[in-house]
Amino acid sequence: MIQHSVVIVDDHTLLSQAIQAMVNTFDDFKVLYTCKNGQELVENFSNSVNNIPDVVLMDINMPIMNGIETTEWIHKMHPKVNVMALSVEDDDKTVLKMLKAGAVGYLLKDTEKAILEKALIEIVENGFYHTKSVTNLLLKSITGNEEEEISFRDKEIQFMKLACTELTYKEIANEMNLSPKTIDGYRDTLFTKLNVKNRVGLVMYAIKNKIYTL
Amino acid sequence: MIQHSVVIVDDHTLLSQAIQAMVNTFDDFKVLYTCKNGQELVENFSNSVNNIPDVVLMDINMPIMNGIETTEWIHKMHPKVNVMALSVEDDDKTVLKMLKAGAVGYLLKDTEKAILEKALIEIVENGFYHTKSVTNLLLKSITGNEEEEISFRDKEIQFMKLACTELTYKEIANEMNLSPKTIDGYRDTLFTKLNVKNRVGLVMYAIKNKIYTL
DNA sequence: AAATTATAGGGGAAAAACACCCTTTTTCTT
DNA sequence: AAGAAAAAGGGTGTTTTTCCCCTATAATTT
Repeated sequence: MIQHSVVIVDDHTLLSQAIQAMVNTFDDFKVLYTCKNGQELVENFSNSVNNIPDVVLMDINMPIMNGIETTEWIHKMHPKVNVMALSVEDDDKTVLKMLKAGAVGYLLKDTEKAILEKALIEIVENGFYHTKSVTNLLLKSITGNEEEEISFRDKEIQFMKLACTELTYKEIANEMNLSPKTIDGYRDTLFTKLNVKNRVGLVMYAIKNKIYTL
Repeated sequence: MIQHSVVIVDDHTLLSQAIQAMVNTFDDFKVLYTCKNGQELVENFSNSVNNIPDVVLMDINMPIMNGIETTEWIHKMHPKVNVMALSVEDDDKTVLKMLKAGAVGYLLKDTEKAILEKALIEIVENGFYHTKSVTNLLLKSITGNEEEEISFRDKEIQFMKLACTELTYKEIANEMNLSPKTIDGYRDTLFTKLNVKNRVGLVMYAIKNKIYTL
């Protein structure tokens, strides 16, 4: 029986080693090696054709060269290699970005061992594996209402950052050299745009979307 | 040879299973079971004495009952159980909090398999394992710059978490089954204690100190 | 047993935040 | 150049938040 080769890319050594141990318990799969980031993978791929696996298990958050960039590179340079994303994040945008970059599967780290094996098998057999939620997301994304993609004006961004401080709106107005009434307007439009009810909601949005960094 | 039992607590199933597989390859250790959060661990511990392991490998960021709370519980209720933190974070405050909660070791997920085994062995033999960086941190923390160390009551913590949502104080009072006036009191004492001027300041404190996790 | 302290709750007023609806000026689009 | 849309500012009224000072138990200390 021919085993399919797997490469794991994750900056957390312990995790990649642990997943390696797990994958090695699957009959049909064998881990070739692990990488700490995309750059390492590129080097390995370039060094020898023997380093090119059938499947890559790819974390998204990595220093130096992240999962999305790396997946794009693989997709362009080695289109036969199947990339499966393995992430803790499941926000729609990230998932879509990975799929757009060429990933043929997307698994949350919060899944069962058996699912991982099933996914690997399906990927080598059919060329893709997608959970129901990812399939739904894909459907949603083609049926028009894809990315609402909220965009902000500079002033709005600036305001949001200041709204994350202990300043009152009056003080924010002063800081931005605008009338408090204008600030009032920014707040109102942002509340509607972001569908939040009060300043705390705004603050949470700003933090979650890294508009305000702690 | 007697194997030492290990319990793994991590909300990411795949990771806990992978680490389980890895730990099971260590001669002297055997994974008893895994938990998705602190609450699950408490239930397991309470169900049977056979569920109480020698060592707990504990992730810090978990929903429902996080690593610090859980470690405190274990330390109080089952002081013989050694807790080792296994985290991606390495900011000083978090590490110190875990150690203060009773953890006898702190490993970053970015470590080698061999180190994990070594750490486990040292923990069962000596009762603790600390990397150089953690030891240095401990030294730093005793030599002087003693932090203010603000303590909170359970209700205050609960209130702070709710204050990070879009609920009004009235709704929070309702949620906590207390009079709005009592909530008023909590807010006032917290404002003084934390030296903040308004709810946004409170929210920021809660987030920075990981009382509220995004 | 007396004193202290933590906890739960209250009254009332001022400040801030929020909602809604409106006007003028600028800027972009066609 | 006309129309649309965005940006800045305004009026008014309601709700929420914030502040300060006060009472009554219950639990702890001393």
